[in-house]
Amino acid sequence: MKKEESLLAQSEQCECRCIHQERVQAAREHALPLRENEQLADLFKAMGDPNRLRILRALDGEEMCVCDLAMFVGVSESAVSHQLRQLRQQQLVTNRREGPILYYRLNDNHVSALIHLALEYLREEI
Amino acid sequence: MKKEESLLAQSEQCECRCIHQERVQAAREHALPLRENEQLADLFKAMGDPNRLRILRALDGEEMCVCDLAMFVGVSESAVSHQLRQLRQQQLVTNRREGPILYYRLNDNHVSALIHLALEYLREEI
DNA sequence: TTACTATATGATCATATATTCATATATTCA
DNA sequence: TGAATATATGAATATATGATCATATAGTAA
Repeated sequence: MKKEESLLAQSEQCECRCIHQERVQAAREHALPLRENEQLADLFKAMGDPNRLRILRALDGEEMCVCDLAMFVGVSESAVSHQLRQLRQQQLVTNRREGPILYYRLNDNHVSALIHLALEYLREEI
Repeated sequence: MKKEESLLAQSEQCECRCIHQERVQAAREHALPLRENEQLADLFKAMGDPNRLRILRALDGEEMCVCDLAMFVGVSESAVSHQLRQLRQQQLVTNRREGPILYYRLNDNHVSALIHLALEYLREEI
């Protein structure tokens, strides 16, 4: 057995005062691969900023350019551009160029669906 | 007109090189109240951390105590407890006490639905 | 009461993040 | 080509966040 394998095996053992070993095991089996879990967290994180969320809502149904969004959100165009980059990286939005102007839109209506589902949850809870 | 009112009115005007005034207006009308937008962002933010997301997934289907979760996630019980507090504040999880042990569970299957929808989105995109 | 266990909380610190400013790139038009 | 506009990007900074450690609280058992 290689050194790395033995370390892994060791970390699988219960060395703490843990109570429900079988539940931990079940959770491990049900868990997402670390990489996918991270991607999912990144997706939620991208939606977890008030200004980015406002941008996403604004783009739900209509294309807007950076300048429009800056005015709507009330921050500089540079700030919007930085936020849009994150949203692009998470593939939440795409853009299309028309001359010098970039029109942004939601990439997919899953985004909209996610927001609506979360909103429904929020309104039910409070 | 009071000073504050005139300032507000002024901020409504377009003083920049903005292009689609009517779209900005439409976005404003479609926008969530600031407070609700913030709550929604907080909800997504709570789900936007890898360890919290792992906790939520682990609790999808089964109750677990803090100690179980600490072992599963691989961080200290204190760290899990801090994370659980955030999840409680967002009403994503609740707990029930059994003697000295607190059993946590998802508060509502909206949470699970949100995760599944996001996962579906992720898998489609990539 | 004291000792013990499970969990929560406050303080601290290192890292991540959002915004701004200055600058760079890309497109259009003269 | 050069000027003007729209957007992007890098650096800097202030704030937010997550983990850890130390300590506090709550429940149980003696």
